[in-house]
Amino acid sequence: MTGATRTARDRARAELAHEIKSAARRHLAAQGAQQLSLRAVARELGMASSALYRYFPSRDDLLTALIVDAYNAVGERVEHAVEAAAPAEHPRVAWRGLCQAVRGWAREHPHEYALIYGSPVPGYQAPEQTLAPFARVPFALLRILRDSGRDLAGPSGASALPGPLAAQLQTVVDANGLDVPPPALARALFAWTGVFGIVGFELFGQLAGSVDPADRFFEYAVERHADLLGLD
Amino acid sequence: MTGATRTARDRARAELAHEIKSAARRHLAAQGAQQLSLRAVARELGMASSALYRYFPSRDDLLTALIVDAYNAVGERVEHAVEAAAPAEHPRVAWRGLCQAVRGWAREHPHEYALIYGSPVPGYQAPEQTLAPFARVPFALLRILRDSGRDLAGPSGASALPGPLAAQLQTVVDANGLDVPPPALARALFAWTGVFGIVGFELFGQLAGSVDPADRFFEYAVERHADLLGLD
DNA sequence: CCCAAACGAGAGCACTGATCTCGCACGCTC
DNA sequence: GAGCGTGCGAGATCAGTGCTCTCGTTTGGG
Repeated sequence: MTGATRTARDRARAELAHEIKSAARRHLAAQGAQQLSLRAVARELGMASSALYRYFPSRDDLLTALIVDAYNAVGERVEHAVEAAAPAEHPRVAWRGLCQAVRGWAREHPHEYALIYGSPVPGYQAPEQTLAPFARVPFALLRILRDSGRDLAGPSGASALPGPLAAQLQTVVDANGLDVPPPALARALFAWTGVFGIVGFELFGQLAGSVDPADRFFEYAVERHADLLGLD
Repeated sequence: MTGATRTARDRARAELAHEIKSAARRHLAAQGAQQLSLRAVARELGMASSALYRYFPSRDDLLTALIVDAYNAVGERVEHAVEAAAPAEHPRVAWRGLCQAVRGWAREHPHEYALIYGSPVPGYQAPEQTLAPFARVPFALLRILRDSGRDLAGPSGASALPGPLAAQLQTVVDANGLDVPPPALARALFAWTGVFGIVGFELFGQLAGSVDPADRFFEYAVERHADLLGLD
C-alpha cells in the first residue's frame, strides 16, 4: 500500500489492468461468464490477445479478479444499506435493507451474481483472496443481530439446538471470533441461506411458473425471517 | 407411444441417442457442463463428431435433454421418498424424506444439480419440455401439505398474507389447478426456496467457512421449516 | 426391385485459450 | 547522459471447440 506508485510504467500497468477488468465486466454483463472471451476483450481494447496474459495468467485468473470485485460490490452495497438504517435502534429495518440490497444488486447484475453465487461446480476451491470479500454479507447480518439488543440465546427449551450442531457452531464462533451465541448463528445461517435461495431461484428462472414477479413474495419471506430472527 | 418400435433403424436410432446421452452424462459428471465437448463424446463412442448432429441439433439441445433427465431423476427420487413415508399419516416424516432425497441426489450428482439449479443465466428460457419434470419436486411438497389434514388456511390474523401477495398466489393456484390455499402456498414456497438455498450453498462451497459438513445444520433447517409448515 | 430418405465420415470454417519468439522502448544503474 | 536489462506488445502457432457442408453408403418402404 505505498501511497504513490513508483514509476509511470507501474501506473500504466495498474491502469491497464483496471481497463481490462472493466471491459471484461462489460462483456460479462452482456453475455455471461460462459461467453467471456479473452480475445474479444483484447479486441475491444485494441491489443493483441497475447498481451492480456501479461496482466492475467489465465482466463480463470481474470474471472477470479471479477469474482473478488463482485463480492466487494454486493458487500459494500449491503453494508451501506445496513448502516443507513441505524441497525442498533431498528434492527428489523436494517435486515430489510440488507435483503433488498442483495436482491437489488442481484437483479441489476445478474451475470455477476451468477458468477459468484451460481455454480462454481465441485473441485473449485475459492482462492484465498475471495474469502474476506465473500464474508462481508454474512458478517453484516451477524452485526445486526449482535447490535439488536435482543437476548441472542433465544428461547431456550423447545427450540434448543441439538448438541452436535451447537458444538459445531461453537467451533465456527471460536474460529471466526464471532460475538453471537450458537443459537443466533443457526438462525442467521437459516435466514442467510433462505434469502439467497429465493434470490437465486428468482434470477435463474425457477420461479417463472409461480411467483414470477417475486417482489411480494420476497417481502413476505423477509418478514418471516425477521420474525424468526427475533428482530423488532 | 407405439408399443414396438417399427424398424431396426428406428431401434438403432433410439438406442444410439440413449448411448450418446449416457456418454455425455458421464463426461458431465466427470468435468461439468462447461467442459462437456461434443467431440469428446463422439470420440468415446467411436464416431465422427458430425454424426452426433443427426441426433442432437446442437450442443444446447443435448444439454437440454440432460436437463430433462436430471429433473426427472431428482423428481422420481423425491416422489419415492415421499410415498415411502406414508405422507397422509406422517407428513413431517414425508417432508424429511423429501428434503433428504433432494440433498442426497444433489450430493451424488453435483454437476447435474448445477446444471439444473445452477446458473442458466439470463436470457435463457426453459424449453417447454422441461416444465413438467421441473415441477415434480414442488408438486410433491404441495401434496404433502394437502394430505396432511391440517387447516391449511393457517393461523389467520397475525400472519395473514398481505393482499397483493394473496391475490398473486390465488392466480397461481387457479392457473395450476392447485388444491391448497394461498397461505399454504406461501409457506410451501418459503420452505422450497429455503431448502434449495441451503443445498445450493453447500454444493457450491458457500458454506465452506462455516457449517462445512452441513448435515447437522440441514437437519435443523428441515425441522424449522417443518414447524413453519405446521407438519405434525 | 429400386429409389429416396437416413446415415456416417471427412474436410473445412470461424472461433477459442494458451504458449513462444521476437523486436521495441522504457527506466534504472553507472 | 550513455547503455543495458527488463517489461511489454505483436504476431505466429498449436491444440481444441461447435457447427456446416458434401459425398458415398446403407437401408427400408412403395
